[in-house]
Amino acid sequence: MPESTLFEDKYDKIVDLARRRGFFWPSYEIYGGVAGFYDLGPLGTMLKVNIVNLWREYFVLKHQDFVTEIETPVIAPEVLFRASGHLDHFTDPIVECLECGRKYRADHLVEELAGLKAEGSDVEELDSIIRERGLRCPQCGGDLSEVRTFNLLFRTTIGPYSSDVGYLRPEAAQGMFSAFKRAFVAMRERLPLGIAQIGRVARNEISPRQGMVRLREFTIMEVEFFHDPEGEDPPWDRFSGKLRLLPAEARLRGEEKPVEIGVVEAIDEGIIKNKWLGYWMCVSREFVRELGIEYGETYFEEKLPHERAHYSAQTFDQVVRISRWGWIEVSGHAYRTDYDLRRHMELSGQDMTVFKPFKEPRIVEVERVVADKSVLGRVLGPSMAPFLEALKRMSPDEVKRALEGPGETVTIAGFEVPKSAVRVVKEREKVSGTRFVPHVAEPSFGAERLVLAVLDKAYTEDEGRVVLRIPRRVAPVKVAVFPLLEKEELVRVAREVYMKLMSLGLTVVYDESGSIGRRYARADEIGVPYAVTVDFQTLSDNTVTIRDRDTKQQIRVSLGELHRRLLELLGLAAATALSP
RNA sequence: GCGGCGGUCGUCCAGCCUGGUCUAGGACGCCGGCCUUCCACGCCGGAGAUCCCGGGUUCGAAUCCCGGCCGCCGCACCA
Repeated sequence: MPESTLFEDKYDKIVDLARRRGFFWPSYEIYGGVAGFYDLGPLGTMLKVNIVNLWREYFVLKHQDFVTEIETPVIAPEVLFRASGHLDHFTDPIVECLECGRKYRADHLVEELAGLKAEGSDVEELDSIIRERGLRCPQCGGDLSEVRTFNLLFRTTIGPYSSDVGYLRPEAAQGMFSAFKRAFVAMRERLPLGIAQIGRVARNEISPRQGMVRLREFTIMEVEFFHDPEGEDPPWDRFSGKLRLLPAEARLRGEEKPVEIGVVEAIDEGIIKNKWLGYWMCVSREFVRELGIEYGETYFEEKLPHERAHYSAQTFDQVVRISRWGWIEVSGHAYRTDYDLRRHMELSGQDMTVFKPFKEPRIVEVERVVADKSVLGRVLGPSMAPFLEALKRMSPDEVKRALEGPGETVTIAGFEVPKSAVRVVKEREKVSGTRFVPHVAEPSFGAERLVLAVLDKAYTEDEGRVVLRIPRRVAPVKVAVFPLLEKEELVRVAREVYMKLMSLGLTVVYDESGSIGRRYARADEIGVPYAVTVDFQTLSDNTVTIRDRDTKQQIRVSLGELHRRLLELLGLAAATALSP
């Protein structure tokens, strides 16, 4: 029995509310809709903007001493995804039953039916195994089609030539990797360096079905954190503490409950293979908590090797339990090692290494090949250039071996040269550092899933009324302003208050229709944390009431201090600390 | 992609089996009016649906049949 059935299935109610009040709805509805695409409505857009900004606060602003944000295009040339491995790996081999039409992962089918290790085999291998062994559809026994691959990248062309193939990015990461050197120089060549990006990505999912959980296009929030794996420790004084983890080996034992363990301990014990991966998991835990998801409602599940992406040495998914769908992944934490930068070095020919100074310069003895060009020039003439090229590619040991043997001349790399013209010398050299390819730890969030998770956690009912207990910081509308009654003198003051709060930068709604109770209910339903009511007492002493969404408690404050009190209540007071 | 179930005002649902009386009904929500001094009050009125799309059967289709699209569930798939 799935765990999710133990919880009241609020999903339908949330979807209903989302449509009615304008959080989100399926895209292109007038044409029947297209699976995997959702619009965000007025409230959904504001909520998402707030979530995105909170993410930026945690991942960028609180780390702006070493994390910076950039923006790169959604469309990229084919070579980028050849380098990243997505053209080859962001794909699945599929066979189809010609009788019943069922589709199977070809490698899984071969493993299951033939008992062979097939994961990673190419299409031809899988195809021939299926033919040789006469594998058939496990469901109906029908003939199987040829193995083909389905790539989840959306393909397009760049400009008028169909040969200029481009793809919509399935992750923002590759834009950051390909711009690494620029950003690194702009950030004054210091490591560690986090490059953050918030942007749209697209994945051509075969059959997206879980509403806002699985979209073909969504907003991703990622940090590619470039660092030296042997370098300095993360700033544990900023984020640290215990993580709820479900390690892969525990999953293999059949465990389903996460264990709670201090992050530093988890790193020391090798459960988390990279310390920055662990650090950003701590940041993620706090960020998600501020969205209204308590520690006990989220944990990090390590992916098994075959579940991991091709670039990852270790992956944890941060999961959150919501109604209907159970535990859903809201963020992925991948230790990408130096895979991506190395691949981009190979395909672009550009150097992506970073200089790492030693604490003390070292004097080392090195062997170097020295060529006497004045001699060689006379002997080789125009052949000197190719000879020097070939020589450069040889190690000192190889050269030494070539120089052994009798006679005045030797043949090196096919060129006959005088022995005296090539020497291997030992030199003492001062080395102040070394170059290496930075490693990457990547926390990556899907914004729309967070919108859904926030709504799911916030959704409550109180005597048949819906109250969205959205955390104040991310509530789309912060304040509602009402006249107690629709009397001209109350309306006038209430409208003034409304305009004033709006001009001071708060998101505010004004409502005068229906009873005061109905208006509170309408505000509660879209998660407005505070409602300000102008009543008859206001007219005599300039005070109004502030009513709390969650407790229904009211306090009375003067109009003069209303704005400041609201900022305090909303947790935004710090932003105005310097205001008069 | 397969199988099952479904698609009717903004929302939820009735009607469909047994074709006509459906100019498609109700509730909630929305708008207006009256009433109302703090938690969806009451009364009155109004707007709002080419019944998912296309085709077929029929004198006549929301209703029956076929195809498509979309959604949910199961399978499969899923960075």
